Amino acid sequence: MTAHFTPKSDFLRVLIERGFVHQCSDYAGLDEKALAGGLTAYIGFDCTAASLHVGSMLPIMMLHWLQKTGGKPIALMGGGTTRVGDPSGKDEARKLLSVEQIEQNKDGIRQVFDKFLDFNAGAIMIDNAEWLTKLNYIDFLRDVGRHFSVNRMMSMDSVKMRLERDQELSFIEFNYMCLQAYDFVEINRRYDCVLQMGGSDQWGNIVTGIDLGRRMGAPQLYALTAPLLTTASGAKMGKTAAGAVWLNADMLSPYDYWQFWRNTEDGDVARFLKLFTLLPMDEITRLAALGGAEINEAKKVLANEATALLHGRTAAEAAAETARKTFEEGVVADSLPTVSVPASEAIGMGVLSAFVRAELVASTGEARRQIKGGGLRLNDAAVSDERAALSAGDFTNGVAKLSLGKKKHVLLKAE
RNA sequence: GGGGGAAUGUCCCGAGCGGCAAAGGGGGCGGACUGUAAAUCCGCUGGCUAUGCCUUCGCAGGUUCGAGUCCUGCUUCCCCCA
Repeated sequence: MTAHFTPKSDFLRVLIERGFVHQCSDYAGLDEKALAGGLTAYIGFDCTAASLHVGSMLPIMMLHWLQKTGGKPIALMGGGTTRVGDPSGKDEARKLLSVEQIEQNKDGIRQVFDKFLDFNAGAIMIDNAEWLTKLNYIDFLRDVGRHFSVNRMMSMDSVKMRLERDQELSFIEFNYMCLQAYDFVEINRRYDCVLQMGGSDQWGNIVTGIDLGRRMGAPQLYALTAPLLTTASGAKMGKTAAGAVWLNADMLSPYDYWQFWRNTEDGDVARFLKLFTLLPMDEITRLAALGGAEINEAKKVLANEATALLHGRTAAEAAAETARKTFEEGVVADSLPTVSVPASEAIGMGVLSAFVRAELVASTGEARRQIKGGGLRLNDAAVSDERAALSAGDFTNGVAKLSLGKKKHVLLKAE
């Protein structure tokens, strides 16, 4: 798809060579726009949670590169569309979030953008609630609705597939598409933005926006989508034992974030280095060439770089150091995640409740099962008796190390 | 409007003659093997103050010693006819 196109602009060149591009509505046209300088592009983000997760890193990095290559990135918060609720997740009986909740989520998400975009140098963050909530149904239909070609929308893959399979396609879903399309035109009008980027699943929505733009007399608009990210073994990115890999530090510690990248599959290392770090390409090529156990070095670099981007260099180094002590020396690093418990409670506490307290397991029942499977360890010794209790001797300097499996460790601190 | 079908372990799919904490997958977690990888093999995958107790099969009632299973009403979804 991109094989025979040689971009002249830095923007497209970087994105293509680093593997960000899946589809583009018009490579040559967009290349020219980018070359002319000052290219403005936006990506929409949902406000359904208080933090974004790694799945959103890809689009965020695209905006980052846009700014780095001289463009102007816009992060669009779906404050308005979130109020409608994206129906694509189907029967998920999506709960409607309150407006305050959405505002809170926006704040949480903003923290992340601050790290990747320079809002003092042209990057902006906007919220489609600003215009969407003011729409009047009749006016909208007359001014905008008449430009939507249902024929065209019917021919889109997402819609066609639903119809062919006799699957439900609700009216609200159809409208969601229209709102997103309208966003594009509105943002173009307000900010002279001609490019919308997003995941490959957004292709249909983005193209609908381009189409609407043409009909409403907007300048030529462009679409650029990123590939859907899956790991080499086909699983979707971003989910892990403890749930989603959140970007906010208060929802997932920098150490755990570092671990997430450290545990990357071999087959993903090169791809991830290109997508999630800013390392120069020749450096990545060198790292990717490492084979066998040496590839672990590349994984450490990946973890360091990715963590540094999000949580800062200091936090990344601390995480790396903690990991080195824990895994390579088997020493108890005092920077492992820590849970404090009053000393009076800690001494004599049953092992089961201790692991629950440390949030390594969800229930005493699970703790019991893990013990049976040999998965729980106290100070690196397997726990075999579920009725054992913590004694003063288990605490060194007031700290006991609890482990689930080989990778998850928590320090229980008696205070 | 008429007729037919469906809803199951709160991750998903999915079996279930009236005795069910409920088959089987996928996914996830743990163990072995490794390189904190992949592949492979094995175990686990409702809760608890635990030889017992409690809560689960769309919702609400009913029949029964006993109901995911039978009956009635309701909700939601799908299909066919109009």
